[in-house]
Amino acid sequence: MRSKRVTIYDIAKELGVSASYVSKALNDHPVISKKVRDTVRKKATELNYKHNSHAANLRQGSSKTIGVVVPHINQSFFSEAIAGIEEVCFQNNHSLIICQSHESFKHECKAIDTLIHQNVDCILISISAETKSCEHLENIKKHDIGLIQFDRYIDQLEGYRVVNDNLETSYNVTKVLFQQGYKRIAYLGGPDHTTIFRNRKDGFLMALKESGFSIPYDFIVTDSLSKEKTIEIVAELLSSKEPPDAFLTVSDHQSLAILEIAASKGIKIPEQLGIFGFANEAFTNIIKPSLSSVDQKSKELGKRAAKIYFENILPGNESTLENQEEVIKCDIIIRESSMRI
Amino acid sequence: MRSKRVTIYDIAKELGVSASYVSKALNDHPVISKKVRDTVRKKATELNYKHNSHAANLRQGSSKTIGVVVPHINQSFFSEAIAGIEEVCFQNNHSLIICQSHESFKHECKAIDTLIHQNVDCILISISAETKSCEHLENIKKHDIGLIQFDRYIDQLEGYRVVNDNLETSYNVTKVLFQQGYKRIAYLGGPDHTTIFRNRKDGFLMALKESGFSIPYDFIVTDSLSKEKTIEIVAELLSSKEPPDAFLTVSDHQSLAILEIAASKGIKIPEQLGIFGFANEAFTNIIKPSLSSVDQKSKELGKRAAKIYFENILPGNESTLENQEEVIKCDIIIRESSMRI
DNA sequence: ATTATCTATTAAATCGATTTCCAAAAAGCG
DNA sequence: CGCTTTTTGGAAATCGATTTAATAGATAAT
Repeated sequence: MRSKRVTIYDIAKELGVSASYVSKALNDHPVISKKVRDTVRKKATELNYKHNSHAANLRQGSSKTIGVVVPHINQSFFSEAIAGIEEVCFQNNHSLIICQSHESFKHECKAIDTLIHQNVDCILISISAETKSCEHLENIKKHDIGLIQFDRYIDQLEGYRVVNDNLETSYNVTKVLFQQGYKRIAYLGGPDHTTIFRNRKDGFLMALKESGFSIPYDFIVTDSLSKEKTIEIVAELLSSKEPPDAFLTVSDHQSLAILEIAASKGIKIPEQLGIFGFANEAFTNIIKPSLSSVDQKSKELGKRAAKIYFENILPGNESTLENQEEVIKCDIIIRESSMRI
Repeated sequence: MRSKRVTIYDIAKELGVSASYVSKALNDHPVISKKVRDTVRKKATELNYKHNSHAANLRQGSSKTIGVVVPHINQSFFSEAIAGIEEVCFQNNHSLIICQSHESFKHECKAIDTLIHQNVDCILISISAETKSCEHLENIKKHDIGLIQFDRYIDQLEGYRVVNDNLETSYNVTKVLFQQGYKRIAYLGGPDHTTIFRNRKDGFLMALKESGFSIPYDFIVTDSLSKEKTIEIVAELLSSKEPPDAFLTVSDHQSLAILEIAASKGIKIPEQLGIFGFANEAFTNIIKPSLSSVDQKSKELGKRAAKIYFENILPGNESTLENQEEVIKCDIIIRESSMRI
């Protein structure tokens, strides 16, 4: 039933010229006059011709498609980043294939496999929380596919990456908390094997050291990304003899959980307890008290990552960036939850 | 520099067999014995062979890719729907190309053009707020590409669609508000030319008629999707002589704006003013008072839409669904903002 | 007028996997 | 053992656009 497809040969036959001529006309090849080009164009739409990119890509060896792998597309940080990537790809006439790892290493590997088979020209990835090794990423390179890491990355892997100034931001946020008079700050982080979480912890520790204050070991928690874990840990910390007077977290969802616990215990925020989140999720500005957070410029980050492909990797545009790491500065957004002066 | 690609011919040469044999082996063709298949497989990974889907798709005439067009990927309703679509596509070994219309008709047309050129097998679309006509969608069909509308759709366009029971839900929500003793309900809707918004309005009007209550004409507002417009209208309505005692909206963002205005005016919710939203955004459960809303089962909706392609359109699986419209029932979630009894 | 230069146009090769059709070899049968 | 049937394997065509190399024709230069 499916009507057979209209090809450039059909157009060529109708116009009494050769297929190669039609091809050139459709591609704005300089040797073709405008008159001919328009005639061909008109005939093409008339016949409802549809360019077959498989044929073209097979011939040209490129798919004009780039792949993205993120933990979850429905987290605002990632969906914003993807929006940025999409914008740049659209401008450059490339399409996007999006996959989710669901924070699982296995899923991540499968997604990468799919993308390799789909013949993408480049893969942009923000690794899952479980990912510790990078053979699967090395495999991408082996297949001559571009690779750009963004946000969450593995530092032992050479190559392009776009990241936030996590260490500095974490350091600065901690200092902001000290300035507000908080002295016993607890830190709720992510898995230590993920560089950005390690960096954020280091920034915190650096500011802490500089301040001269000391805090108990159990105020430094790694790998508390899930809500359940956070609730458990925070409840315990808050009911201890000398509880923390502030929390610095690596996600707004953690901070939200703290806010809820504090509300249920009648702890006043920010007077008795300061809270600082990360990611500047949409809800941070809506809730009462509003939540201080860090704007990671996710859309900009996505844009920059995509631009690296088009400006430095795309065959024909290769230009070795001396520095393969691009850093995007975060904005620290101070709201009610950390403002007690 | 780019090393030339490994093809089945290379594998064939190494093994001393023919390329067609290798192809069959890699595709689990029944005439190939397991032994041979495994040998070929092993050699393939050894040579770091990478299947070229362009060649395969050119030959087979399918791209195993489906395209999605939504207004914004970073709105939770859509990102959830996409997550559902992605899940089904992944299971069926297809990839996804995602485009945004940014609520603009022009962008939507361009996105569709891109997808047609990319040779997708099917397009899933939720139209932009500006979209009133459907020639651009007809064009998809002309190119023999499957078309499935989801959530926002044009009803004069024949074909598959997956939607919520918007009319019924709106009707039921309105009745819930009446049961709570609200009598002067104002309705803030979306553009009338978009079917789902028209349906929601009709559901509201139906319940209103049934109730026997009457409300002024200016309580029925169409096309108030933007936050600015909502604020303007709500401020005016609330300061009128006989203000509404409840608002029914078509998005949680509208409801949020109302909540903020009410807070600034010292209007008590839900005692003096009831509010009911739509979409069950993540923040509805976080804010105080929590916001009653409608769970549209967005992920399920996305899954169903994608399944229609694989179960009814995919060549080989064609099966004419007698009913081309699939309806997903919403859940009405009653929270503090509408519960005064 | 003759050669050189340029333009307009095309035939044919190419990209890599799939698939049809055919040949050869092996197995089965009387 | 001779014949048929089945299995195993391969040659070659195919998908559709691009691109190289070549040709015919036109124009310019000497």
